[in-house]
Amino acid sequence: MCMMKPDDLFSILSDPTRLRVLMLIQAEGELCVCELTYSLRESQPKISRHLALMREAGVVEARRAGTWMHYRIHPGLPAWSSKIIRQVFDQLIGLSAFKGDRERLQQMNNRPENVCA
Amino acid sequence: MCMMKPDDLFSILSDPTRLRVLMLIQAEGELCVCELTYSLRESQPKISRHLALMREAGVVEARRAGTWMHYRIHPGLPAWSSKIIRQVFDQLIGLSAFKGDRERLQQMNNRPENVCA
DNA sequence: TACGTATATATGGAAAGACATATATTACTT
DNA sequence: AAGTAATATATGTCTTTCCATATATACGTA
Repeated sequence: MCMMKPDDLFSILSDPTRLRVLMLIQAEGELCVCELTYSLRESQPKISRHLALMREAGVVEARRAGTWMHYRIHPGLPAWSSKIIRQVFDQLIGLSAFKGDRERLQQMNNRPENVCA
Repeated sequence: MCMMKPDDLFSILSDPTRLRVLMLIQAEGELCVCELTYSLRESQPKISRHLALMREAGVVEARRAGTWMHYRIHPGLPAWSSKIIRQVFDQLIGLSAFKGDRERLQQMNNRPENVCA
């Protein structure tokens, strides 16, 4: 299906917005566009474009639930890349740069239910 | 000294040549430009340019020994980034894409002594 | 059902900037 | 001078971002 090279994965991680998105998804399991837009305080088209890039690269997977599109780490990733993503998360979770995003997400009030259909 | 952001590290890793260089340096501890040029079969200016980028980013450090310039992972890297580099290496070492570089290095005959001065 | 409207997300097009590579040249060391 | 490495320049290609608009679903009303 998708033959991702290691440098392609790092291209995905090399943009601050994509990295924040991915770390937040890794923390939460699954998030929709509106949650990401809210938590990162970035424009909807910007978030959507970066998600499209990550989806085309096979790093994330999208699931529609009504109006909302939920994104998660692609479960079919090769072992080396999902491990790298987890290990990167473990190293970066402590950095203050990503703390604000997680805090804003917790404070969001109109979050859609992300229970699976 | 150097305030590298996570995405800056991944920008470094996002180029195939730089990734091969870094993985080979991580495997060997220290390598000079001619060893990298030989192992990767890439032009000297190309290798040199990428090394300069990595040096400016603070990811590698250069040491002159006579005519040769030896490069190694910068020992002053923040913990999160040196750990990520090591973990990336652990995941990628098995991939065939990097095997050829290591093999060619072993077969190189005129390698300069990389004993420290 | 059909219609209109609101919300959520995706995409087209364009401008600006960053990046990678090749060739040619220069600098440094012995 | 010979060997090694760094830099300058030009060029082509990607990338990021913005604005505007398109699409998809949901909801209400008739």
